[in-house]
Amino acid sequence: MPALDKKDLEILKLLQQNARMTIKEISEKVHLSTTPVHERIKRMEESGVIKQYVTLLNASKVGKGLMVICYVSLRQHSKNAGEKFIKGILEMTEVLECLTISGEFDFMLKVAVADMDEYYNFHVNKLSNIENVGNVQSVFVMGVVKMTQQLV
Amino acid sequence: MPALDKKDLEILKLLQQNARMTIKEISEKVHLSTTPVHERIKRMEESGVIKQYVTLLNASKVGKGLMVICYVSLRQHSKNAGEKFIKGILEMTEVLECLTISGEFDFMLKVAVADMDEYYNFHVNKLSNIENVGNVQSVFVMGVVKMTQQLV
DNA sequence: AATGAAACTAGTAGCCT
DNA sequence: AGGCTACTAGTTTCATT
Repeated sequence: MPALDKKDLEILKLLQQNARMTIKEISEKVHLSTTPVHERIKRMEESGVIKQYVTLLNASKVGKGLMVICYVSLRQHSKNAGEKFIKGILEMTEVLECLTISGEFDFMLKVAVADMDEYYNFHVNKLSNIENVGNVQSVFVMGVVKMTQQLV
Repeated sequence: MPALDKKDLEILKLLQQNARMTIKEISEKVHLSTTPVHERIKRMEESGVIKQYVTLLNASKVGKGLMVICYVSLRQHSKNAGEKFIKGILEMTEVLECLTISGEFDFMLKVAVADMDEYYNFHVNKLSNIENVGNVQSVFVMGVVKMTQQLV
């Protein structure tokens, strides 16, 4: 995979802001014809630079008004215990993000639910039900100051 | 804004997974013609249910190999101090996310940088340089188990 | 590695049911 | 509110430079 040049980065910048921008519009903005823009995008998709095109929704308008950051430590740190936890997490649609982190806890989750009742149910009946889940700590998101994925 | 029906949710599910899916392809998958699909999408864009179409990149392939979660508390909690902090954060391209949270700290940031040198520079020369920034604690992301925005 | 044109495919709007 | 049709616009490939 060759390095990204200036035009590639310009194209990525535009696509990050609007994944549905047409190739024609991109080509006008970066001062190329449609052919090279089309080829560059295809190349970046194939090389994995472009991971996915996604649509962001307004969380509260689709009934996900509460966001919670949730720290989890496992009781055991065997390979098996970790794998079971990960398998459980991947199946839970409430969990948007799961990161392995340094420090006191093993995992950090970002959880999106409708309200506190639903979060309580998630905590008690789903998360704590996974084998080996030890300490769990919840931090509630009160406001979103910034939320972007714009890497370049 | 009328509530979302089953077809709307089906369309949103598809667009969340692939924002560049054509209206024609969506219409085939949800068993409608292009006209109502086009109208439903337009309506959901206008009502704000659909916030944005974005492209996700492979962070390490665009030179952002290190992700850090960073907790910040302010020394003062006046309206002015908070606004200055937010203004600074919005300008820093390294900061992908900034949430106001419950608990010991005021803000949680998600920061994407190339490497530890760049993070050190961000911490010392950018973040700590904002007036009123008090305690800062960094948690390093060692792995990504799950990372999605799929709300419905 | 880009251009321009040609062939194909999709988006959009009006009209009908 | 959804389908059909016709028109407009975008995508994709190819010959050419």
